[in-house]
Amino acid sequence: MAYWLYKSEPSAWSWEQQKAAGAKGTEWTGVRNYLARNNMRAMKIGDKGFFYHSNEGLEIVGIVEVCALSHPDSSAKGDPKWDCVDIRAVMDVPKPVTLKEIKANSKFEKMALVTSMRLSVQPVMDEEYLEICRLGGIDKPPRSSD
DNA sequence: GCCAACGTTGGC
DNA sequence: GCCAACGTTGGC
Repeated sequence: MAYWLYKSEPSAWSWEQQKAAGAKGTEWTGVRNYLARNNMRAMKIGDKGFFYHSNEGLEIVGIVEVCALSHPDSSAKGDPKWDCVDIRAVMDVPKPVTLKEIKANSKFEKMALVTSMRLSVQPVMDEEYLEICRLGGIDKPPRSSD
């Protein structure tokens, strides 16, 4: 069971656009960082994750899930170094959880969002996932492949 | 818009 | 293989 967090600048690709992409989902292209890529390679179908708005908003706005395993990133022009998964929107976070709240909460002091500020695709611990869902007003958090 | 953090590149 | 220079990310 694993959870993840995906960062996106809303001016480049927003949660609204992700939702509009529907159940088919979209390729999470453009990641050019080895750690982030390795995280995507480790993902399984149905793994849940947060959709985070960087630069503007600075908050977790939605929950997504992996709907295709990692495959060559079509935006990488055949460069075999870069892979990505497909993700699709699962649900809104009714009360978006802000970076400020996360930083102010000692439960999240080890969270990658705090410790590895610049990593664009990062792992989320089970406890962190559940706590953020609670803060976000989600009664029954969708779980990764049970 | 600034700048700190940090990943990547390239000269040696 | 080291490390300085450079580029990018992303919070503020």
